[in-house]
Amino acid sequence: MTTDSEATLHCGVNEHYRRIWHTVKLIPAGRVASYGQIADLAGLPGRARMVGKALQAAPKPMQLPWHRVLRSNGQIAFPAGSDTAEEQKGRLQEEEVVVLKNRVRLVEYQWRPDLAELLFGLAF
DNA sequence: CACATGACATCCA
DNA sequence: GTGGATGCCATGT
Repeated sequence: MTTDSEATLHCGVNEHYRRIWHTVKLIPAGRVASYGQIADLAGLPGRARMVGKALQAAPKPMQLPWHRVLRSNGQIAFPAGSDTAEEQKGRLQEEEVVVLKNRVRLVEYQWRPDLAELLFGLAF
């Protein structure tokens, strides 16, 4: 194992995924964040797609609050009516987040972390 | 190596 | 509101 697989392992995706997962864990119950927002907070501006990959690759036992991550317009990223979308809607409603037409009102529910929150969360 | 696909975002018509 | 073009980049064929 010489070249890229090792390099990729060292400085690459795994490290990014770790940071993404960590950031998602910081979203408080009852609030939501967008993929792009998570990417930014994780130090990966412009890489919203990687957030999707990271969540997809996230081991289930990790218990990530993936349901709090939405599109930049507040929509659930899965096709309306799909099992996954329904589960996400259910989990959000458990947290008093209103979901209508597969979508959440970001003006009401989007997470807006203050500085102290970020310092505490990301300092690890 | 080239190409397609995707739990996305932004800009513009 | 819709839809297309572009940027982004890991993964799989």
